[in-house]
Amino acid sequence: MKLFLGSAGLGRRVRKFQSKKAIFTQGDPAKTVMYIQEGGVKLTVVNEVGKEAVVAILGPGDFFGEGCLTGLPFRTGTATAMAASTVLVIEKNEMIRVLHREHKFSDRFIAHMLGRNIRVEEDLIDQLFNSIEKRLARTLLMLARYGKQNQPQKMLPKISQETLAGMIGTTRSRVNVFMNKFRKLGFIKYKGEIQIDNSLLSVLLHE
Amino acid sequence: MKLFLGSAGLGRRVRKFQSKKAIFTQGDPAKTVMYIQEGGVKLTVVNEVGKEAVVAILGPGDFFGEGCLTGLPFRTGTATAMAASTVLVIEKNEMIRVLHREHKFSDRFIAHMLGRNIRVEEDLIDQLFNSIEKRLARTLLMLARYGKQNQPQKMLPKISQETLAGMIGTTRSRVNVFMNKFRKLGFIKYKGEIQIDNSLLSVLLHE
DNA sequence: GTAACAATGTTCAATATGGAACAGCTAGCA
DNA sequence: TGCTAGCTGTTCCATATTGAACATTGTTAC
Repeated sequence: MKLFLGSAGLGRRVRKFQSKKAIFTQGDPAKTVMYIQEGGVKLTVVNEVGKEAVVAILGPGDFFGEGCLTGLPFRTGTATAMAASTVLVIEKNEMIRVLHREHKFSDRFIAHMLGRNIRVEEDLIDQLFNSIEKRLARTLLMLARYGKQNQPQKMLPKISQETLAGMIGTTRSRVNVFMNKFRKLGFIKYKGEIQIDNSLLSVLLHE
Repeated sequence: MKLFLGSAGLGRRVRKFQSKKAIFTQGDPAKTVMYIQEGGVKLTVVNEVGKEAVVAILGPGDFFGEGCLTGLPFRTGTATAMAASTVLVIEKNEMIRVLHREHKFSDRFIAHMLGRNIRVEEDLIDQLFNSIEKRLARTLLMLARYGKQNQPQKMLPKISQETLAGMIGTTRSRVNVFMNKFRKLGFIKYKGEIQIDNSLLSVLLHE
């Protein structure tokens, strides 16, 4: 994909961000689509009283900021680098041109949109159905997929309880209680980094 | 759009559904994408214990069932006609072919996916931030947009309290309590059909 | 009209959640 | 070394929510 983007003339504007730096901020003018080459990005939204919700955690190969293609003039959320990250910046007009010209590119973009849609819908369904305890378990298991696969103990990218609270729509103290519960039951371990055991799945199955 | 779909050779398979009939059911094989020409469609998901969540309410010009394009073999939810509806049924392979061949069509589809994504994300953010009372108010206001515009009193498509409960992830009794509260405060009126007054917006602004 | 069914109105106790407060731990830094 | 900031552990209570039960009203088919 990186090669392909290069051949489509999109390889020119590459930007690098240190961990925790803002890539764009809620309310900024929205004129570009981003494509992650390396690293990780967190999309968040802040409400009137300053509470923060985490809408998505993205990795290499994901697009973000694509809302501008609909004519939305401003960013509806904030994008923050979660690790040192390399991001391809594509002007809105250029994006539209390339979507027309290059089948492989538009296929890739449509695939991304379809996948993202399914993912957000799953998050919504999770919210509609499940208790905070189950949502936390599911979120941890989803995040663990970004780590190494096929291992009984999966490592998590460094993520605070505050961020977890933002992802499932609750408070940090609530997250803390369940993290400790999971730990006591042997579903997870943590000292600095978090290890997820597959037995955490059992939380999703009962009741 | 109808004309365009016709000229792309997609006009052939049209199906009509009576109100309340299932268009497809969770677990069915997924081989087609649908396009609504007339009527309205409700997308729902049922969990292990039979509780139902409403993922989307769609109208003319919307696609659904597009999950099959990602290779998903089965329907992840149920689509039900909410009124007498006319639906264009497009085979997965044909869809992919036309997406390649026709710029106008793929533009339209990408626009649909972008819009739907924004919409579902808003729903998710709403869940993450707001109380049931606010979510109900927001949902009613969103639904009212499907009715006539620019009128202080907006009419809602017929929708039961049970469905509203599924949309915001709560119980019918809770929906009922707030519907009565809104009515007492003059924000809505209903006898059979529901009328939404713009004053309902005030619920979203306070606290 | 009326029987049968669906939708709405209302209540209540058990439980889950929010939100705030405060203490302890750890890493980075002057 | 001690200071500071940021994250984690823990407690508490007021409030929101669930889930079930039952009564009432509205709709539909015969």
